Amino acid sequence: MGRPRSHQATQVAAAQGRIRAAGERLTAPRAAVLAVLLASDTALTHHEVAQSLRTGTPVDRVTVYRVLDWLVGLALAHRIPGEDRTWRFRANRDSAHGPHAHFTCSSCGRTVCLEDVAVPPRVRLPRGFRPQKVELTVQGLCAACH
Amino acid sequence: MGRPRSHQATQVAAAQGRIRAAGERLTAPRAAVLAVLLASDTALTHHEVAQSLRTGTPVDRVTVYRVLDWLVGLALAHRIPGEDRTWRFRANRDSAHGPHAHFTCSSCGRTVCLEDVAVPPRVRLPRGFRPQKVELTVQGLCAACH
DNA sequence: GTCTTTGCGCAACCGAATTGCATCTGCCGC
DNA sequence: GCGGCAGATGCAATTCGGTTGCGCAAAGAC
Repeated sequence: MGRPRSHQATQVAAAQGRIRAAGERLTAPRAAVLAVLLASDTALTHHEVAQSLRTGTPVDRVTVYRVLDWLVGLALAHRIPGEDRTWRFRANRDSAHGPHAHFTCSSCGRTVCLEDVAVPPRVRLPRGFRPQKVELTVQGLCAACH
Repeated sequence: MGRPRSHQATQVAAAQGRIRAAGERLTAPRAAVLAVLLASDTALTHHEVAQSLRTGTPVDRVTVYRVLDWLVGLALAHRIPGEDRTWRFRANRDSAHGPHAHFTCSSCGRTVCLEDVAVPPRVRLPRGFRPQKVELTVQGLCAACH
């Protein structure tokens, strides 16, 4: 990582602020999980989040799952379905984050958001079908695995 | 479905032909699984395939998994990641089937291929990233659940 | 400080998918 | 037609991501 080790720690305050701003109860696990997401520039699996938490604020697996779901419900994070049948989570940078695409490296498995890739605005569906959400995922090799 | 009940049976011959054409060993489970996929107009989960096979040619769960993977490897079928963390499988109609989108009904869970929806030809990736596959999934309500 | 509400940790559970291994079977060569 | 063998199948056990139930603990309102 090019960031100082303390990056995650500095995000705790930001995480606390967001949780407070949402009017939700502030707990150590919640702040810690959100801080991990905020500190990461890739989408993280539940496992990776728990791993990051091992030192510092150990949090139970189940709690991590619950907090992640809770964050998604509050729109503080979003969930990305992976090719390997695991969810990945990513903090929403701003409240007005539009639909965007994701890139998954087929070598290292890392998933990043492609903020500047416009999800196709319109798809022609069979008659009677009503769209709700569009998911656009690109698979390939990232710069590191290139 | 508007098709006669025997539709699946009539597909066995087609399935056998495709397997033979691929120069692969022809077995009852392989033909049966492929016939099920060919007879379906929606993408099927492993479970649904095994279910369809219960009458007629009972096939072990594990064999269904293996045959499905094998079909994907031969490009006789393709695999669609679902929102519910289960794979869905669909026979490839013709050998030259391009990239296409998928629609999943969030109510009944049925997944269909949107053959006529062009997957965005180009996405701008960060430098050094190389695309391999683009997955475009639309979620919403199908005509039946509408 | 206390009290109520709500989240947390633990353990047990679930379902999809995978692996190991012994047995069976296409199908190739005769 | 008829072995023989590589490769496919079936069965059981296992892995793994994720979920559920429940008693205890902590947040925050008073």
